[in-house]
Amino acid sequence: MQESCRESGDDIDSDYINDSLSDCQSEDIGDSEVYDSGSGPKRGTNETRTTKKKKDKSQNPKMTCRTKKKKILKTVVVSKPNKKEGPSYKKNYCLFCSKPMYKMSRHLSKVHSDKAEVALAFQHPVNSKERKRVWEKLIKEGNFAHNKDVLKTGKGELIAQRRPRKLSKSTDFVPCVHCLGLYRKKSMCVHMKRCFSNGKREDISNGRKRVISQCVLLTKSCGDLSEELKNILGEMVYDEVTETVMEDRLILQFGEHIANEVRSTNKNEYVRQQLRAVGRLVLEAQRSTPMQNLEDFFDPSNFHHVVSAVKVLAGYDSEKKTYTLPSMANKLGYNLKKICGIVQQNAIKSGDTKVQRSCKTFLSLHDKKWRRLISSHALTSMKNSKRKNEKNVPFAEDVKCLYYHMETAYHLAEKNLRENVCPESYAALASVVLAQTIAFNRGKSGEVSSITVKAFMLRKRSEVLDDLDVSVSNLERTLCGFFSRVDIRGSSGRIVPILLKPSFESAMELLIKVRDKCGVHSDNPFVFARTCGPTAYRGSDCIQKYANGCGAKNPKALTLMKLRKHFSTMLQLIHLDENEAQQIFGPNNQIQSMVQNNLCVNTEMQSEGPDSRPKTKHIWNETEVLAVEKHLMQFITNQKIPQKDDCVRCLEAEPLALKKRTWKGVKDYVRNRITTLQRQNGFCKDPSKPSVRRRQKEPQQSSVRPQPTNRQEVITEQPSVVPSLNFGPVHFGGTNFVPNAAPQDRHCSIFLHINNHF
DNA sequence: GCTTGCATTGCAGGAGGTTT
DNA sequence: AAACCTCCTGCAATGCAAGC
Repeated sequence: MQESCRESGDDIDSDYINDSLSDCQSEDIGDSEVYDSGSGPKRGTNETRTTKKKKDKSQNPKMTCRTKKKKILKTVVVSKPNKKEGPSYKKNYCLFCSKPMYKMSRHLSKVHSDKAEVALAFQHPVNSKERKRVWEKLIKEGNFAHNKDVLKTGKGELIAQRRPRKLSKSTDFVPCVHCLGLYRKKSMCVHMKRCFSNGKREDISNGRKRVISQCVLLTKSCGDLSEELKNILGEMVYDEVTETVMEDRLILQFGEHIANEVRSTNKNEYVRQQLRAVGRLVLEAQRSTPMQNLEDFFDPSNFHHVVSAVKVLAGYDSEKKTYTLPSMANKLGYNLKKICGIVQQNAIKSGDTKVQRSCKTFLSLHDKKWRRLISSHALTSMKNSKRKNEKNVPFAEDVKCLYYHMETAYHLAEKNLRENVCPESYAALASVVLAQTIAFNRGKSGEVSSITVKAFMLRKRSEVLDDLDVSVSNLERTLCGFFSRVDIRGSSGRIVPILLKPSFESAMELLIKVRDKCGVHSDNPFVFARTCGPTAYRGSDCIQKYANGCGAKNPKALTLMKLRKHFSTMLQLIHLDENEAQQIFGPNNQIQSMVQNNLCVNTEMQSEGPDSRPKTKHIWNETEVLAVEKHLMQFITNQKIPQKDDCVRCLEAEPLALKKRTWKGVKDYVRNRITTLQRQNGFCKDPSKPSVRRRQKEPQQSSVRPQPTNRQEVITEQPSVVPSLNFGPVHFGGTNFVPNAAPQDRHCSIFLHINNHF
């Protein structure tokens, strides 16, 4: 029967929006019935709805669908009990005849007993739980259909599952995706955990806001949307932007278009990002221009409004001719061209020559004017900002710290998970093995994190290397003969191998074995699946996590991008143990001596590695609080959260008092103080209010440790930076290195030497 | 009930491949 | 070579649960 609920949801009209609620569950089942004459609104036919829509538009052409809907949202309220008039019984609307009834079960039994859905109730004894559930389901479906009409026409009141004590806004309510009952957004998660229509307890670990998105999606006309796009929309956090995306048919069509076009490993994330960017532009246009929906953008007379909205959104400074968000301006330009193409195609299909002409003119204007008005300044802004960003190349010593830290963390996480299967141990092992696998595979982050269980099971080990991608290095081709690999198709369609060391394989097997017990969703196809949600862990996040905790002198420079650029081969070689090095490179190779030296360092690090630190909370002592207040008190009093730079400046000003704190810790502390202040002042942030974050362009982050200004001082694998790869004197992290220097420094030279061969 | 800090997610920017 | 475009990464905001 749940199936039928969903089917009925598929053809829901786009103008339906969720609402209301009361505090008494529908209890009229089986009681004496009071027939109502049916003063409430009747559901109209599709024909009448269409006619009305056309009529409205013709009467007031400036009134677009969206403005009309906003008006409706303002007027629609949720019915509440009227206590002045004595006990007020809740009316429900009949699914079959749309009449409001106090006693639905009696009405259904008497008037609609011929319906199969009603006959189902008769199979169960009177007053039985099963029979009551059939009635409840029919009542909810009837109310759902009624609510849909109320929201479309703006007439009548919504029927919530539990009536609110006072009239409430329709936008505070959504229907449950399972039972269709109308619940307050705030209560939806609680309801979902108990909803018996769901069959099993709902997993809301995806996040409450995402649950709301799924519910809201149910209220939209998404019958013609692909399952793929529905999934993408359902995973979006519900806010003002998501609402705009869901309401605009053209944005949705654009979503379908890019979902079909893109072949990215994390396609859903990409599609969501593009949809949100366009959604934000439409919102900005609604705020600052007469345009109300995306289709209005392609009316040539609105071109200057489009330019204006893009400029506002991308933070254009007309005096300096610069953007705070230049990439946003560029991306929107590309997207608008694509969307215009979609509108043009639609017009060709429907034979609308006027719209075809408009699109043609828009595209022509775009070609002629966009560069001058938008993209030239945006590109200049981006180039300037790039030039300002000084290169912060990681030190070789820090790369080694990262490797040893990951090794330590891996052994600990594997031991923990084998001894105690729990989501926390699973997450720890998944993230460290993912980080290690990425490091061993020259930073192929996207490819590694999207390895599926199926692909892992099909891993192979053979020296036959057909159709390898040109990006596969000679070293990797050699390693393919020694390690198992998962073959994936690169962008060129040729094979890119993901090499797996035996330790990675055993860890991945363990992860797959325990994933069910650790709460990984059965539909999640990834080996490195998160314990919540349908996605995999992100490689860059995992690398960053271990880079921050490895004790490196300059952890900020240990980013995936920079590691890939400067140290990919070193990371690949450092992962080889003595036996592997001997097998691959033969006896008495330089790698072997390097490995022996590494083991010494490894032992040292295990005894004082960051993981041995207890993970406890540090209460803010008086000295720390005073130090923060001294520099950031104005943020607390103004209730403004400081930026990273503010916190870093505070740390630099109070190095002793705040030696145990990070800039994030300082920021969290100030935020918590502000939260406390707001609570004390009785300020309550409306959780339903969407948060529109407008990030200002961050100035260049100050470095905790001064970096060499001369790039020649930093050893990297880039031939341009290190012209000679022989054992001449070079610098590691600012220290001189000569061939007989400390062993750990020497490794790097060996890496470079080997790198030269491969 | 409040504090603290980790995990997740949105978004801007950049890398690098492709097309013009 | 420049412009265009896709995809990925790094960072910050936010949510939320553990710890106090």
